[in-house]
Parts: sequence; structure tokens; C-alpha cells
Amino acid sequence: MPSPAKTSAARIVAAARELVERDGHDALAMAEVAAKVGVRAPSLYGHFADRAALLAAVELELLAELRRVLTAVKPSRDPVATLTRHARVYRAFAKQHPRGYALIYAADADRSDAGLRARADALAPTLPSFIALAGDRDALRAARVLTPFLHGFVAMELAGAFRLGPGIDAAFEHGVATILAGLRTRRR
Amino acid sequence: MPSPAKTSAARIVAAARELVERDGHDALAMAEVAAKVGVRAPSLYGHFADRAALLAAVELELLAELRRVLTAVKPSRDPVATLTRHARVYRAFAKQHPRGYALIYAADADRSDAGLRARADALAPTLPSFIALAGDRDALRAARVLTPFLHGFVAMELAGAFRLGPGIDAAFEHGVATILAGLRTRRR
DNA sequence: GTCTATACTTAGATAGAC
DNA sequence: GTCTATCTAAGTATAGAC
Repeated sequence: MPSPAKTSAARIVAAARELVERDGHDALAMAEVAAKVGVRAPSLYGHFADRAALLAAVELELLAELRRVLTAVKPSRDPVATLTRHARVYRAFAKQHPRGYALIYAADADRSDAGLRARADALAPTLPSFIALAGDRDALRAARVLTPFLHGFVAMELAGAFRLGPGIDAAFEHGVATILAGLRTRRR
Repeated sequence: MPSPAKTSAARIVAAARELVERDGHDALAMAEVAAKVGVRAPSLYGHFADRAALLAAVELELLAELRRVLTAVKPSRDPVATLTRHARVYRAFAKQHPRGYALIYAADADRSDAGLRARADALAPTLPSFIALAGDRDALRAARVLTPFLHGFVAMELAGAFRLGPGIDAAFEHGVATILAGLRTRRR
């Protein structure tokens, strides 16, 4: 064997993800990724067609992890309690991986079928609670109230849009509680 | 007069804004802006210190326009009705200027005092309705429920996160109504 | 205030050998 | 699969003349 594999797609993605998290996805440079896994830049192109493909792989991994942490939420009898925990976990994930989270919703993010499906799948673990809360027929539209709030809140938070720091946690709790109360009240 | 002013800061910002809207703020190139206003790239540096300063100016203009369209909403007696109109206007603005809207919440957006203040000011026209709805003391925290929903909804919509097209308008209306109902119910 | 000219930097991607 | 070498391209910003 003339040249044993020095790296692998998985290691490349892991390195890229670290760099995305450190500098943001705009700043991701193939040469830096290569250096991190111990090869030269051109070698990466044997594993990924181009920079966009590598970024898409990073995105998929982030979505898979988001799905995992949401799945790990222990459901209780009360769907409001469960969804409140989901909400906290979601926000914690975004704050733990701010730049990776930004990649998921970036304008130039992966729009392929796989990407769109992974996005939907990431939030799928919350669906049973929405069904319990709003019923089969209205679960999806209930999800489309809380989910945008979650994304909007953390996006604004990460962008520094809320100026008063200390009240943010309480504002988040209040928002989640208000929306879940509204959903329960308006159940048809 | 050896060289009459061929352009002005205002014209440069207008050109930059058009390019941002067309290609996204990441793709904004000084040379393109210059070409659009009929000068060479170096001349721009007489008006703006650098590319970041130009982008910040574009951002300020977008926020001022958002503020204008929100101010133009005719208030009614019912704050819920007024805020519903504000919500629709907000979404319409984002959909009309998708890439400009993205700039406002971009990771590398203007974080200066002026920038932060302009962001807060842009949404200020909605405050009286929140006061009417939730009272002086709770107006801000009420705003922090609806506003993140609005941003999250349009951001997800622009990112293609909602897969079913036709139901989006109804989902938006339902979300706004649910949140406003929740805020009214939970008034303390 | 604008110009020409250019320095400087960075980075994505490919060709072809081993 | 990885390497060296290189192409290609773009774009920010400055110096100094008019």
C-alpha cells in the first residue's frame, strides 16, 4: 500500500466543525481544515467534492446532535412540562454551539433534500408532545408557533439584540410559558 | 474645481444596498459598488473608512426603513388588532428585502452603540400597543414574546425551513393570534 | 474628490507524480 | 490517498499624481 489513509471523512468533518465553531462558517478555509487533520489541502478533495460539500456535512452532524439532545429529554405526563424542557435544551444547544447553530440557518446553508430532511428530523423528537398538547390534527401548527419563537429568541440573543442581560433567562421562560398556555387555551 | 463630486455617501449606500439585496452582504465587493455609482473603488474610501463601515451604513438605512413601515401602521383601539398589523408589516418587510433583513441579524453585523440603538428603535413603534395590552410594567416582556416569534418565523421561512408552502400564511396568522391571546390571558 | 497603479493577501481548486 | 506545484481569481486597501 503506497499511501495509507492518513485521515477520513469523519475526522475531516470533526476538524471542520471545530473551526466553524471557532471562527464561523464564512471563515472556514480548506487549508486550515487540512492542517488540523495533518494533511495538505488538496487531499481533502478526495473526500469532499468542494468546500460546500464539507460544510453541508458539518451541518448534518450538527442537526444530528441537536436531534440527539432533544431525544434525550425525558418525557413526563404533562406535554407542557416536556416541551418546556425541550425548549431549554434547544436554547442550551444554540448557546453551546453559537456559530454552528448560525450555520444551520445561514442563507447559504444546505438546501438539498437531505439537508431539509435533516432539519425537520432534528425537531421531530418534540412532535409527540405537540400531539399530546394539541391533538393529531393541530400538532404541526402548534409546533410552528413554539419553534419559531425558540429560533428567533436564541438568534436575537446571539446577535446581541437584547440589551439587558440579567432578565434574559426569565424572558425566555416567560415566552415559552405564554406560548404553551396560548396553545392549550386555543385548542379547538 | 479640479474634480467635482461624482457621487455622495447617500448614493454609495443606496448602491451598496441594492447589491446586498441582490447577492447578499457576504458578496458585497467595493469594486462593484464603485462601478454602480460611476467611480473607481479607491474613491469609496474617501466616504467610508472601509467595507465594514459601508455595510453598517446600509444596515442603519434598513433599520430606519423598518421603523418607518412600522410607524405607518394605523393604530386601532384594540392593541391586539394593531399588533397583528405590525406583525404582518414586519413579515412583509423581511420578505421584500430578504438579504437585507439577513444582514440585520448577521453574525458580523454592526454591534456599535449606534447599531444596537437603531435595532431597538426599529421596533419601538410597537411599544405603545404592548403597553396597552400588558401594562407599563409588562410591556417589554410581552414584546419579547412576539418579537422573537416574528424574527424566528421569517428567518425560518427565508431559510426554507417550512416545507409546505401553501399553509405558511395561515401558520403565521395562527402563531400571532395564539401569542397575543396568551399575552392577554396571562396579564397579571 | 477622483484617478491610475499596485501591493498585498487569501483561498479554492486542479494536474500529474508517487 | 496523498503529495508538490501551480493556476486562477478575487478583493481590500494604500500611495501619490491631477
